[in-house]
Amino acid sequence: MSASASKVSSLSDEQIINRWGFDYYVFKALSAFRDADYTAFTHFTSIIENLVVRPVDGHSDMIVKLRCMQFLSRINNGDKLDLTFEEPKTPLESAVSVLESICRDMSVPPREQERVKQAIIETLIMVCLRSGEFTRAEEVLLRHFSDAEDSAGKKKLFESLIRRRRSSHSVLQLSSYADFKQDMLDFIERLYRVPEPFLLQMLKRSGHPGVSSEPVTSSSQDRQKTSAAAEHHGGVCARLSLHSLRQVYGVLSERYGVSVSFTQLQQELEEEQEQEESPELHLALSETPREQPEPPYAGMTISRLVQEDDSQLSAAEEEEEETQISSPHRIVIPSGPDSDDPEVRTPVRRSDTHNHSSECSPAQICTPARHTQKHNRIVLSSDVEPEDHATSPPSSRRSSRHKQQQKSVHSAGESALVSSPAHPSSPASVRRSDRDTQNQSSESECVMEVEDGGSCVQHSTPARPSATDTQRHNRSVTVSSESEDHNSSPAPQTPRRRSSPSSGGAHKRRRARWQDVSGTHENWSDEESLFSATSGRSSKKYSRKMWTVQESEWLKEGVRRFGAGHWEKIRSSFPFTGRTAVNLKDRWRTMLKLRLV
DNA sequence: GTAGGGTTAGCT
DNA sequence: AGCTAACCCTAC
Repeated sequence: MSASASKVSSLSDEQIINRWGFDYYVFKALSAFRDADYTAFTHFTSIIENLVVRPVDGHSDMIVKLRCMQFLSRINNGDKLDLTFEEPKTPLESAVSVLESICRDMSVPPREQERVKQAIIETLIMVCLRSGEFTRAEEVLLRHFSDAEDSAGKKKLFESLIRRRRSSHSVLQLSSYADFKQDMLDFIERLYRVPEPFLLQMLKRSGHPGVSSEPVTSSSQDRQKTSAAAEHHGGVCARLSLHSLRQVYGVLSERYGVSVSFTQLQQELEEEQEQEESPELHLALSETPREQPEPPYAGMTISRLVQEDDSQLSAAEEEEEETQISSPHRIVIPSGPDSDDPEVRTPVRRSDTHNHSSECSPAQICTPARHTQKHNRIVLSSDVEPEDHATSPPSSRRSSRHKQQQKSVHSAGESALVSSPAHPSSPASVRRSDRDTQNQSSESECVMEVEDGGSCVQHSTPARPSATDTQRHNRSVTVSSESEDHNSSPAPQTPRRRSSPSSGGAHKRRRARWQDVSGTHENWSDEESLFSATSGRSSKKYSRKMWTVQESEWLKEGVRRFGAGHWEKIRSSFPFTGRTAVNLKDRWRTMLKLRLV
């Protein structure tokens, strides 16, 4: 079996199709942005955001695309100073962070990077000035403004405007924010030209009116293109063709008494193909073994990260994990067609199984659909051990835990599903508490595999075949709910156990896992979001950033793949943001201590 | 870049 | 006050 076929076989249909959908919506989002239809852009990013919490075929260019979406989302909301993607930064400050990531990953010329950064900063200052936020404008000016000589004039002007508290000036009227947005889009498009998505290609080929006026041809070039696209997008086309061929061949050979088996025929074709080096045959019958390295994991998904056995687990721990998984407190929700995929094991508290919504606070600020997703992911990651439920805790404890569970819905990486800066006033959007921000946040993720050396890029990326391998993306959301009393009542934690470290190991582990999920710490708000922002800013200068479940899972997966100690490699292989290699190392140490791994 | 001890923030 | 996860510092 070739690496290609191997990869394909390891992917579920959902992963592949989600990938197609992802590519399509990224394409559409960019188109919308280009057309200045920012509402549509926000809708598309919202779809993408929701899509990537599902298993998806993590292709190398996916991170690039996500970064671009991340960047443009921040740009799109950059004139809304009360939004934050990454506290305490303004959207445009976050855009600078994303820009740095993009530049790091995609080898952008330093001058271009500086130009874009400067454009963002200048725009941010102008936005601040127009809004009368002079202090913030000054902060930005001091912290970020270029010291280059050619910027000196502007700097002086801004200083002057700030000093004089002037929110109107001809300079401020010169450039519109819309122009700035388009300038940033140009930058992105120069950097990375998103190829036409596979779904659109297929639609065109189907002759669907309105998609393309181009005639659908069956030229070898066209077929080749389609095959290449299919291969690039998961190899399904080749597989399906082969499968269909087999079936048809089987029927026909029986009917006509052909004694040559399909496999034999295939081998002959391959031999011919080798002799003729026909690319079409290559693609059409690509089950031929190829000397390609097996991708470490082709379709890494969030859920797989959570569920996959950790190869580093000791046998005993594996057994323990096994026990947990098969515990009666877990139910298995088939993930659609590939229900054999162990991705969506969803442990549910027995007392709550009657109704998912019972776990959600009335203050739930997510839409029902999002709610469900969040819920699934939360439990999926929570790893609550059976005895937590079985040992029927005192009612106060139960209540406390219940609260935690409610909180968990708002945190623990459960994604940016909760807010959308495009709808700051919508009920489903994040609202900022009037109190000091003690939001909970979560980091949601799209996990993708980009192996060093590009070994996973077996389906070459047309637009950027040699793209930097370690690209990262991040998505998270800061969640705040007025009805969640985060501030006046500190997040309830599992009641403390005063047991010795040795005897309390299980408790500790349980508690830690629960904490991981439930976001009992108030400072889960410093995380950045992929596309969504929260309104409001934290007044805190610094706060600890608790590790989300997803980050921990990335770490586990990273250690599984690269081994403990390769923190920098792990860091760069997953979309961590705001985490250093040392942070990873420390977290791993903590996880070991808590026997989370 | 990593390991490991020390420090601190944020909690009960 | 005590605990602990996250963070910091420093040697290698």
